Amino acid sequence: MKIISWNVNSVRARIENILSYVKESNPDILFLQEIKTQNENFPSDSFKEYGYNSYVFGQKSYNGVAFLSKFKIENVSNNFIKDKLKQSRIITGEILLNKKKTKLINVYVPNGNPVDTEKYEYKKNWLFAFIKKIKKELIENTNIIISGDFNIIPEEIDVYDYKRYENDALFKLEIRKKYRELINLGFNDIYRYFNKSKQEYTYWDYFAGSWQKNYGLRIDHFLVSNNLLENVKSISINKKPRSKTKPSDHTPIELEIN
DNA sequence: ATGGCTGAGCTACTCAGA
Repeated sequence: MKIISWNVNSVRARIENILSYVKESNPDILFLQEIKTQNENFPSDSFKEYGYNSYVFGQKSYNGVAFLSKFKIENVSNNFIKDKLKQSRIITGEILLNKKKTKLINVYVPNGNPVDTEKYEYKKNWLFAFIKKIKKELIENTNIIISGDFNIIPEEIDVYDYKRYENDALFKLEIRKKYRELINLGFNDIYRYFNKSKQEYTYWDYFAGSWQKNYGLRIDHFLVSNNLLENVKSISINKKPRSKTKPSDHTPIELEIN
């Protein structure tokens, strides 16, 4: 089973890039973030032509998450946590993975900048509520895959110049501690599990030639619960979509799991 | 280097992103 996560920065502005990538990479399930559109304007018909069902939690202009899947995803839900600002940031569902009922959690974590504003408080509160809910979830089901745009740089190795990010909402220690707290509940950052010292990124700014200079961040992650760790075959960051014309500022991360 | 791009909504400009 191939599961891919990608922050596409608008599904409609990016539709041609997404379709050609889907055709090339052939995922079983694709987690999308920042679709930036309401459900009724999501291009479900285009994806249907390529053999995918769409499960959408949209919002006008901002945020929005969705699953594309070759097969049916069960118990799809848009209310994993109570979002105080009612932003569309989490969609969940269930599939059978190696005969185990497995929960899929697709997230778009708030950015949190600037740090001296209510946006940063929102990010902290959001993470607090999310972790609390994951704890609860683990009591019922220990097979969980969380993936998406976490807007968290886990460690110094995960950014081109960590000193520039020390006071940034993506790298502040109290945010990284939240990420560690989540992992310590019983998850693995799969990219780092397979690549102990490799320096790769999933995001590059649009401006100032960040892509050309490889000034990037690793902020898109796959967290797989301990129970499923032995099922994981591979993980890779596919940089090709970021090099195309009219790219998203994020690039996909691809998981192979039995 | 707190914004030098980019997108949405809208049709002039603001808000948001990370």
